[in-house]
Amino acid sequence: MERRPTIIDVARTAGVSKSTVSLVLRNSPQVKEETRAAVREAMAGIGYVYNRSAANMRSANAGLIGLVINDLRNPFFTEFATSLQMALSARGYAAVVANTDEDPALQAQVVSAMIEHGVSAFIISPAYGDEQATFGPIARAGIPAMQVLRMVMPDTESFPFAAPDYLTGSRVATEHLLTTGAKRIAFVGGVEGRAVTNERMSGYLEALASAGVEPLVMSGRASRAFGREAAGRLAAEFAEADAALCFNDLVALGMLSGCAEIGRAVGSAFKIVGFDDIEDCAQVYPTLSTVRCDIAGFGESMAETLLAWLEEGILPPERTRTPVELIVRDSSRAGS
Amino acid sequence: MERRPTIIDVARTAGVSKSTVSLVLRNSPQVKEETRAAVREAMAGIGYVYNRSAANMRSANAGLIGLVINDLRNPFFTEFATSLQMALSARGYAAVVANTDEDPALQAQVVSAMIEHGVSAFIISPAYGDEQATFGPIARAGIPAMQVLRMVMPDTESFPFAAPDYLTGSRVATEHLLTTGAKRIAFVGGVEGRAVTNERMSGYLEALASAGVEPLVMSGRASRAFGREAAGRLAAEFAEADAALCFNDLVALGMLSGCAEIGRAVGSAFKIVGFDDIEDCAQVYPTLSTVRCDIAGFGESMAETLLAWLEEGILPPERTRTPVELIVRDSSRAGS
DNA sequence: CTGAAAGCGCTTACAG
DNA sequence: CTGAAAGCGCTTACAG
Repeated sequence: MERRPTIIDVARTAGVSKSTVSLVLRNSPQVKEETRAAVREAMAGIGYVYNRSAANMRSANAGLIGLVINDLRNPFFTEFATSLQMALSARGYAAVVANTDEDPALQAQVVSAMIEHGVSAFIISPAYGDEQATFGPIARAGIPAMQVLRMVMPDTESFPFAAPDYLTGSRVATEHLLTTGAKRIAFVGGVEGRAVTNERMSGYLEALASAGVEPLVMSGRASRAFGREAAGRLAAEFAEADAALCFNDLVALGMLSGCAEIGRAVGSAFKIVGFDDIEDCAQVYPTLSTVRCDIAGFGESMAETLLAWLEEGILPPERTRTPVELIVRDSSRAGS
Repeated sequence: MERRPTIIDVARTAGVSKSTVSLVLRNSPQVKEETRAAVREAMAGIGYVYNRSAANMRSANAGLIGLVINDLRNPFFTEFATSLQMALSARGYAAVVANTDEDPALQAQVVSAMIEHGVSAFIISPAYGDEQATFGPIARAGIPAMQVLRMVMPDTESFPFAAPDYLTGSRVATEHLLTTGAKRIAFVGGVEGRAVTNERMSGYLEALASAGVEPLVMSGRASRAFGREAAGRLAAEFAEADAALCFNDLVALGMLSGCAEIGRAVGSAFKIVGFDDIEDCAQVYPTLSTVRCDIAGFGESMAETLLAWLEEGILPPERTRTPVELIVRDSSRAGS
């Protein structure tokens, strides 16, 4: 618990001035190779560790990125946050992360705390509600911030938005279900009125409209529990439904369990397609067809985009849509 | 993008000295109520935000906690990390979090980065291997650190350890399976030789020894994929097995899928008990019996323990075991 | 109860 | 290529 060594200690042991040590720390090319080696040796010798907070007081970039997520326990968001964090880490940044549990007040609070901690930029998958309380302080502090996965601020000039192309995904999935011979396709799950729900539903509505088929929407929470319950309700109230496009994989996995429970065979008589392609999809029985958003790749690309903004001033496009891909598995196999 | 206001600006607008502003910031009781109000008003007026890095340079506590997790995509660890982070946040701390993907080298790297960032304490669910590279620098920096969920450093005086009481959990679960009439119980999943595996297996071995029954161990990765495959292998190679205690819920859920795939009914002819009680257990069909570790509560209690150490110097016990509870569901119902 | 001064560990011009 | 000085925004004794 000694006082930690500083650049002054390093300078003394290496026999140079502290400015020189600072230059070595920042890999300046203007230090002689020999001197550089001596300094590094001194650092190792006395166990010097760089103090970023101190450095941050003079220059700007603290190397801290704030990662604020509406529902971190949901595997979809976990995957996103984890790949983003790892990509940042590989680039020398650390991530301060917070789960907001869909609570706008909590979100505003953690964002303020992160501003105090001096984060250099934000990636926010926002909760719905009271957007000003969160984005106001960020704007005032002049900190770059991207909204991802959900757009809550229309001002995408200040807060660029990026998300997978949900609309196309749901259209392609619906067309696929029609191709397999499904006559009555339900859209199951997703809280009514939310932007994400609307988007993931709109491709479905488009595809059905083109085919001249009536939609059948069963809104609800994006959870396994809802999916499970929905399987029963759908069978009871809309017996004619022979397929379901689910808001996300959790709902779809829940429906799979629900169908098992009521003895409904999935794949032949009843087809299910999920959304996101979380890991479980390939592991359940029957395996689950889904729309892959490559959320890990999305997280990595967000890290790139943000750092390009931060380091090189390359402003992200106002609205980015990343491609998605339909993955056909046993839950909606054409022949079966 | 203006220069952000400092306490000097606040002092000027409030007509006091900057020391007074500092006292107000730290809620010192020695400032007159009137002055305090004036200062707060000035802060709000000019949009002052506290700069913790600067504060940290003089005093100690940065209010940053490092949270280092071996497998953040695993729902068990996600739940732990999320509840811990939220508890810290509620107490005014921010969490810098990193996933190490079971890579000791990556772990050493992120830990060093966090030390540079000045984290005040660590909670580490460590990867196996090269422990010195991670814990050496922490010890040298004199930063409080707890190892949780897995013990990799025997020196628990320096690095206190805490985890749920796995041994009791697996013993109780095994006794339960014996009670339901199971004659041949397999232990499925868990990488051979690891401390966690040994612990989760030891209660099983104890219970079987007491009952005079032979163990049947099928080691492997702690994943759904392994569980699914194991279901088939178990049926093929050890047809007499009529129950399985799984290393964790992922393996158990995988076995559930695997049993569905090979047409083996779970609950009656074949019983399954998982470990951890992740959310899915209550949602799948049949619902999964499991050993609940209350990992959310565990996360919260770790936050308390760590902050008590940090703020009040209360050293955690060297080794803590938190209670677990058997949750019986349909996958191992006695009567069925 | 409030003010003036020093210092935390760095970086940044500016000299040499 | 290297050194001496000032300053980042706070807190901490120390006076008053």
